[in-house]
Amino acid sequence: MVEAKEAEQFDFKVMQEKWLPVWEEIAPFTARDDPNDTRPRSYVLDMFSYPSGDLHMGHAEAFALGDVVARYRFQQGHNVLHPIAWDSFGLPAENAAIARDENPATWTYQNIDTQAESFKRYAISFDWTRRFNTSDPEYYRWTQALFLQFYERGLAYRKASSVNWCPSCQTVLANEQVVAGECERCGATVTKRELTQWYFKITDYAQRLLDDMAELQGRWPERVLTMQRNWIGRSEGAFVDFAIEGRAEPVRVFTTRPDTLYGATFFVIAADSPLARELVSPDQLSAFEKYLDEVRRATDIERLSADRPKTGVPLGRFAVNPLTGEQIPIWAADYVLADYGTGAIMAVPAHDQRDLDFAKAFNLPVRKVVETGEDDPAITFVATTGDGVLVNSDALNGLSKDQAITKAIELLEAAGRGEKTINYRLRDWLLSRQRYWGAPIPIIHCAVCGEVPVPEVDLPVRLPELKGDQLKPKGISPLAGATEWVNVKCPKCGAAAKRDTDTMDTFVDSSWYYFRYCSPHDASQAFDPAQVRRWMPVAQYVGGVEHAILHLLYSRFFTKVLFDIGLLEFNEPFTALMNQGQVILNGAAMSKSKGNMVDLGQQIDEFGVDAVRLTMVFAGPAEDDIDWADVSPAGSKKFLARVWRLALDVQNAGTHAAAQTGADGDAAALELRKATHRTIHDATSALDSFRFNVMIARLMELTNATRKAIDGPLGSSHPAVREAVENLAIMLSLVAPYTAEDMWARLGHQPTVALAGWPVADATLIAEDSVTCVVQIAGKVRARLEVPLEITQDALEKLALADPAVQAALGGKPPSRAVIKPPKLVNLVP
RNA sequence: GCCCUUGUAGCCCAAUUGGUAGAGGCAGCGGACUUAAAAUCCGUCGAGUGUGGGUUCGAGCCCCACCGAGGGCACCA
Repeated sequence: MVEAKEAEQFDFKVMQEKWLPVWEEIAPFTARDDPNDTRPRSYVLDMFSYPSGDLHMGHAEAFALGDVVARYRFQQGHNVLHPIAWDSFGLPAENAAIARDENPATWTYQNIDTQAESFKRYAISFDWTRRFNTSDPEYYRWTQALFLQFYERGLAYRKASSVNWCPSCQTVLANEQVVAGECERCGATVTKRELTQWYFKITDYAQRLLDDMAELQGRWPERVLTMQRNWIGRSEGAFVDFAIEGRAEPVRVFTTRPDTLYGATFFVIAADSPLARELVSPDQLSAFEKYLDEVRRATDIERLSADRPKTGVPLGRFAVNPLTGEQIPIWAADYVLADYGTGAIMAVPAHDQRDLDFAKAFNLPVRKVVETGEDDPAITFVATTGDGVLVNSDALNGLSKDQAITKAIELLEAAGRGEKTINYRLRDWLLSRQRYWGAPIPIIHCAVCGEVPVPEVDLPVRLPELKGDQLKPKGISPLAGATEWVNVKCPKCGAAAKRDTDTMDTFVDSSWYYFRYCSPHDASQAFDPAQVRRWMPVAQYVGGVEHAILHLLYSRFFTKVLFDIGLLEFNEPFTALMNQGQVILNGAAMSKSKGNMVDLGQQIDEFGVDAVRLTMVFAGPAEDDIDWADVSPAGSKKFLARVWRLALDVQNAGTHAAAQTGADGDAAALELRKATHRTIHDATSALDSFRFNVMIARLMELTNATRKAIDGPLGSSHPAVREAVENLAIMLSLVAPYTAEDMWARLGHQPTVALAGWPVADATLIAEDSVTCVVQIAGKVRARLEVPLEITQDALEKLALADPAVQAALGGKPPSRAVIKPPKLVNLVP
């Protein structure tokens, strides 16, 4: 007998150290741009990383899941583009730089190096040749070039408006970055300021953003589509022009209920709109000013609270109903929003609760024009909004709501006093920021020429080297203090001029990074359209749902603009989207302030990369949150050790007892082979439907079956055992690459198992020749029969009725009804 | 307040889409190994699917109501 070597132990640290350099050497995940490469192309994209520090548990989950998708496609023989880059502009770097008296680049690029090393150790199948950072001048040069393309097409413009201001970040914010009245980033209460700012004209694309969701249906999570739909907020209605006494131009309102025009008893203008100031009569001026002051002081949070009493002030002017000639008083109020519709409304208190609340507060008349059969709103103070018959409405009387809407629009259009229209809740994207660490807006302001784009040859407009206190937020951009940088000659006329001192929202950077991956080193253009055509659109995008109406909406907008420019042949950048959940602890989001952080590095040190990845994937459906208290990385590690020992046994087969032969061994071998191929089949279909946790469960099953076979009749040298273990290694490689690679080597193969090729199940080994048929009496299982797959209905019924247990249950009487579903089920009703 | 999703062993989760409720894991229990413990290995217990109705030969799955959880929207005219 051969002396058994001391048994090798599963040691993830040894494996990590052994295989990482090997993979670095062979770089198996480099995408090939070669147009003659005939493999199918797959672009698998993870939302790129913000370099806030080292990777954390959230990264570990998102990238583990994305990596399963990418590695699966590698195994399927695709030419996979699976890149990574860094979204490296942004506020945290700037704040760190102020605290550390540095330039933000120092902190940023240190963190990027740290994250890159961690990604490598975490064994994500990235193409490392394509990395870049949005804060590199080689990148933001093209961010600026794209901005100028938008500018030239009238899609980037400046306007003065009341904007969201974050007093903590000391900068303006886009609407998308204000969540329930608070800054999306820091949580401070957002206030309003009147400022001139840069915007992207995303509203021009509202309808297309809505329409093109049809092709995302079923491939994007439904809730993301719903959120975008709500955000865009399309509503159909009409513009109605109200003449104003003493003003040449009428004032236009938007309404979804032109049918209720006869019920308009007053008129309301947003208090903070310029129109209110214009229309206020001299004797109401001081009351108006006082009110406007109050409104300005109110935060959005106060404004948004639903049960807040209505406030307002009369302007001492009157508007004229275009259909009736009736004069109605004009009020200023803050329940009408300056930047939705036209900032003015006709108030129909009988059929709109907000108007009714206002009418009640100021004792204004309520006139019912739709008889819905409900109680009179003038008495109940409950507005009626349903369908009914029009009353008190002259030409509309007797019509239904829909008929009246159509008719009212006809009347208005005939009179030249209005028209049918569609209004959107979506506002233009405010893109300028009063901060340093972003892409400078490549515009020069000249007293003579006005806004002048920086000529393409002068791009990039590089950030001047500022640091520490120079970056302190002052309400204007720190760039304004960089005098040498700011003062330039006008590119057009040569006169003294100044650079625009704002930088772009970092969401501009991330709106096109996925194009850059297709030709990351192109020095002559933002991206090479030919390469983009080959790789895009993205086959699978993976990232968090928190970007549902930020990054994802902006990226869709960018793609449509670039399509219109003629650079693309598709309208939607991301064919399919998967939202992973969050990693939480004890039911709550991890946060430093709560002190419930789980440290990724510590988890990896304790359990190994593979066990952490496996835990992430096995915890449940990909889109569900993972409560780290509910899962067991130790259990994952135990499983990995179990699988790994299978390969160890096969490797050491020579020192073990030879496989048994004979009938027992043959039957056991066939059983194991069936289990192997059943697993291949089931794991494949689980993967195809993104049920990664189920795939793992199947691998565990096969692991258990293989262990039994080795310890039982087959031993470790039987070909059926080798087949099982080899397939386990390949399938496991999607989730536990180190363990799988080590197994693969022990089975006598060269690296890398990641490209071994996805196995195909042998159909003949999956097909069962018999199946257990359940016989129910009145729905209760009374017998089980082993029957051939192809059994006929008649034969099955006879067989079932002949069963003694069935006969006993039926008491000898024939069933009144028999439901026969061959081959699996018989249900007899006595 | 409105809309969407969801509820299966103590816990995390499966269930071929209307046909035997259980695949996998965690925890528990028993055993093996150990001087002992940990680790490891083997074995094992475990719910009738949130509640109440309905459709059906048959419901975890479909319909209605209610309860709980999560999410979105919330003065958008």
